[in-house]
Amino acid sequence: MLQIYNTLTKQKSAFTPLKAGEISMYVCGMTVYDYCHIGHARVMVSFDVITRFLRSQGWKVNYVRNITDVDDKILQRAKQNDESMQQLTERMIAAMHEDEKRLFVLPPDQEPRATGHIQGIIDITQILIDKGYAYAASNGDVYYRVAKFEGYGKLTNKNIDELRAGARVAINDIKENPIDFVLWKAAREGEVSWESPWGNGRPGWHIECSAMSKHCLGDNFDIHGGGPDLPFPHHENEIAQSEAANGCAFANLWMHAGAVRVNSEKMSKSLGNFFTIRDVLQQYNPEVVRLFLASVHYRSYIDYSEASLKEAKVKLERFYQALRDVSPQAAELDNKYHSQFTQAMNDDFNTPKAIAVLFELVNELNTANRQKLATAPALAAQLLSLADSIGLLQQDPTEFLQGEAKEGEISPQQIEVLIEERKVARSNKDFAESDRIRDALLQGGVVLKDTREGTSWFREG
RNA sequence: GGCGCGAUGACAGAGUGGUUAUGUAGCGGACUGCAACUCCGUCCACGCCGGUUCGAUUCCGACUCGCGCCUCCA
Repeated sequence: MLQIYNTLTKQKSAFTPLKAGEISMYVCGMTVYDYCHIGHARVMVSFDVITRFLRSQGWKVNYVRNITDVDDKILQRAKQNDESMQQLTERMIAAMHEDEKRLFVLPPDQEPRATGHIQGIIDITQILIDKGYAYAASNGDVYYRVAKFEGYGKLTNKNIDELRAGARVAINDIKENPIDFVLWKAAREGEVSWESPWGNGRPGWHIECSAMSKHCLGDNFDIHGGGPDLPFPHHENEIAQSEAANGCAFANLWMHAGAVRVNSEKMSKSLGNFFTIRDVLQQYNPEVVRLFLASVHYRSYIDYSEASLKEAKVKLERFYQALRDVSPQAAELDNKYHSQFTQAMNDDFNTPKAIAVLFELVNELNTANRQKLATAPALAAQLLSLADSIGLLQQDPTEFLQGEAKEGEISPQQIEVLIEERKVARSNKDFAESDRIRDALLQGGVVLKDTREGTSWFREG
């Protein structure tokens, strides 16, 4: 039975889809004004793991993740770079797709862009005005009348009076109430804009998601997800917009990934302590990053550090070492791993526990390999199949372990030559020479492994 | 101040009302010419104080400490 934690109810409960066997899911994606960082990677990978696993269980998942391609930051950055908004966003979207692909993140089923849904945004805004939930201000902006929406704050336990009292919102005489937020922004000189009943302008930040989710999934859908800083105000505002406009419940279940920290401090754009995905991938195999992210439950914070990345690398080496010496062959197996793995994942996507099960499986596989048991190929196939359901271990073991020679590193051909020389030395019992060669390779990060069948090697991080 | 989350062995990180998490590191063995890989064994634990209970790391309450959101940020 699938159980998921719901931010709205603050508890884990059995998942019930709107349509049997199907799941409609909307996840807030990137605002494309810069390269994606590890925080983005966490959201991408978390929901990728979730989607893959659900599909492996037979769920039909319709996964939508939007792109925000018009907003203040984008306009500002484009101006700084002296390029058009479109040039900037196209460039960043291409980069994002590249990053995702490298991280083995499958594309969502639909990837709507805000600029492609301006009419939908205008339509919702008009409905909200008609129903009294929004008003056009004197300057051409349109605002949401927060106090009018009864359920405001239900996702994050806010109440309107306290929000107003603590209002760190800029005083603005144009608004009826400081906590009202903008649905439509009047065009400013030289900025991109679209025609609307309230004059030329562009969408506010929250309204696009109401429009795109409605278009792709309808008024009411199963799951809405996003990053740790989105519940307030973004998702709270989405609820206010969509439920007021549509007159029905919005998302049934809300999922939020935890934060990525660096040195125990939240990683964020404003603190400037972020690492981009491409930076990290210069140093680590993409799957290392994936395993690092999956090593912690998706709702907990995760600490980014050299040590934790290295640890993920060592873990992967253990997996691939086990897989290198056997040819997987699927066969019936009567063991506990499949059910334990599935149970862990069905329990709010407990990847750390699921991965622990994989390690137990590896242990049995290694023993089977050592003892040349007939079960080894089946165990290997089982490991691959379970790992595949969360997007892990799909690389060729030897390729993973040997890696690509980086700048200045010794090539596979050179390594093979040295291994051959060492073999000769060993057969002559010239262990001094043999050890010299091994030490020299180790200096270059290459570790040798002698087996009855011969010597293999891998690169050490 | 409001809302919410967390505190597990050397480190990372799951989980459970009474029984081994898991990975890395350490220690002792096996394998090896010696190593590496691998296997076997093993040390180290549940912030603090009360309560409930036959029994609590696990449930309840207080406390201490840490963190997130409340403002653009995944």
